[in-house]
Amino acid sequence: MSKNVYFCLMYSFTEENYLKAIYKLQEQSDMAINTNAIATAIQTKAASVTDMVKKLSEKKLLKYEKYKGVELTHLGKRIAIETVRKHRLWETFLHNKLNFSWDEVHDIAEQLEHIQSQELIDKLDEFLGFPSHDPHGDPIPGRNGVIQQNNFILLSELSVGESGIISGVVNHSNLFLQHLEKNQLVLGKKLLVQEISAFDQLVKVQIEDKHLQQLSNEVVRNILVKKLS
Amino acid sequence: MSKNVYFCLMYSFTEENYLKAIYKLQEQSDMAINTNAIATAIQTKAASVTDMVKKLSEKKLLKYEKYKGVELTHLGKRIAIETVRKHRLWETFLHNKLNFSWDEVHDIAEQLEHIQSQELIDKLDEFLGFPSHDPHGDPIPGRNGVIQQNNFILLSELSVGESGIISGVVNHSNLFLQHLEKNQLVLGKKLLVQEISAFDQLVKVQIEDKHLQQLSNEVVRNILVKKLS
DNA sequence: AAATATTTTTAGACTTGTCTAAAAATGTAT
DNA sequence: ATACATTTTTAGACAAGTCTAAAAATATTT
Ligand SMILES: [Mn+2]
Ligand SMILES: [Mn+2]
Ligand SMILES: [Mn+2]
Ligand SMILES: [Mn+2]
Repeated sequence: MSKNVYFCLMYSFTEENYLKAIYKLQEQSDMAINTNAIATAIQTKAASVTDMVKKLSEKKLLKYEKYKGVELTHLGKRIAIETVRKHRLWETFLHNKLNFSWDEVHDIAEQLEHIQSQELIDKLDEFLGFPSHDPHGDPIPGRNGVIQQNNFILLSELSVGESGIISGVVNHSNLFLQHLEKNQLVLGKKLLVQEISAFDQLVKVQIEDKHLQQLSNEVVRNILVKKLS
Repeated sequence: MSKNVYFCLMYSFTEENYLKAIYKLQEQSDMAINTNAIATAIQTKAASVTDMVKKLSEKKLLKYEKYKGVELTHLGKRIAIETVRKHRLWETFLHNKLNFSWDEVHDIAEQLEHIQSQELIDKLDEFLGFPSHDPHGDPIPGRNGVIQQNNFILLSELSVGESGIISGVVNHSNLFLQHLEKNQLVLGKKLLVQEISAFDQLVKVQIEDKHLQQLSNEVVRNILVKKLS
């Protein structure tokens, strides 16, 4: 490439992916992000990461000190968040308009998020009715880069007798998403915790005032709920 | 790149662009396509074209003989048509759903046409109601690669007293499209040729049984109409 | 047919992004 | 403090795609 000329400053497919990965790691760990973590996240080798972070550093997208890891600059964070915004808006489009299931949208959105057009994203946002969350319950950053933080809690944190509405997932793997869908554990469903087994931690929940279901520890630790009063 | 693994055979952004450009040249001229023509179409240099056609030739996407120009193979043509299909479906989406005007859609579709997902295109097609034509009146190839050929004629070919419906454009430049839009000469409008000046070839047309407009030779030679009876 | 002009190809270099293997730095255990 | 282990960086190479300048082939004039 290096050919396509745009009116505004542009970052490559690859640069955006690095920034997004570093941003997500930064959200989790809060410390400087080390080379290996980035390599793992982006499925590449440490040597490649070193090369790339040098370039991103020269472009003022992150601060890099040899052997000390990296930290996004304000600009780098801004680009990362814009990419997340595009990703989640496209996921919402794919799910809400094209009827893809929530486990199918991510891979396609990984491609769509790199389409360069501010106007496209604005119009897509409007077309979707300015959604606040993507199909996995993750908040969609605003045009201004502000992310409305969820106050969801883990389903595993609910006590017996408490109820909540399924509002997100921690694990985003296709396997987990398909499992939830198969068991009708989709966004918006209301759950009431009826019993938590002292022996094996199995959680018995009542779904939407109807049937009961036993949920494994693995499942309840990966579902986010909005607690009801 | 070279990283993204897909389930089916994949062609790069660049390869698709070459195939599409060669396909369009082939449609026009019907002879073997020469290096310079491709270079001009794709806005690159002849030397780059030579390199690329060698690669495409090795991949059996076209037949290439030194100094003799190139010709797409069946496979190459198939990929080119698939890319055109994607391009025109995305243009239709941008126009019909996101309210982009017909002069804004092309550049964004140039990016979107390279998104890799057969299922995405199928679902987009369905979402759009299986459109037969894009916002410029160009036919959208079917899944099977068949293109329904238009039997439109140039507005300049209509005689005095004949009428037609605006159905496409020859010139796709933004300037021309904007000009037409400004003068309400959009797809679907019915025109009646009232007078053709013997002196300067200006064509006086009546638009939708209402107001009259004088159209330059340059304009009438670039509008396609479906002739009425 | 020879001279001239144009087109196409080659040769060699550059950029972006990747890799492996080796070297250097940092961290941990004894 | 020394040895061992891990992480990170460097060095050098590769692939895709592009470029310029020069050489080779083809086309057009005279
Ligand atoms: Mn996703
Ligand atoms: Mn998501
Ligand atoms: Mn177009
Ligand atoms: Mn079009």
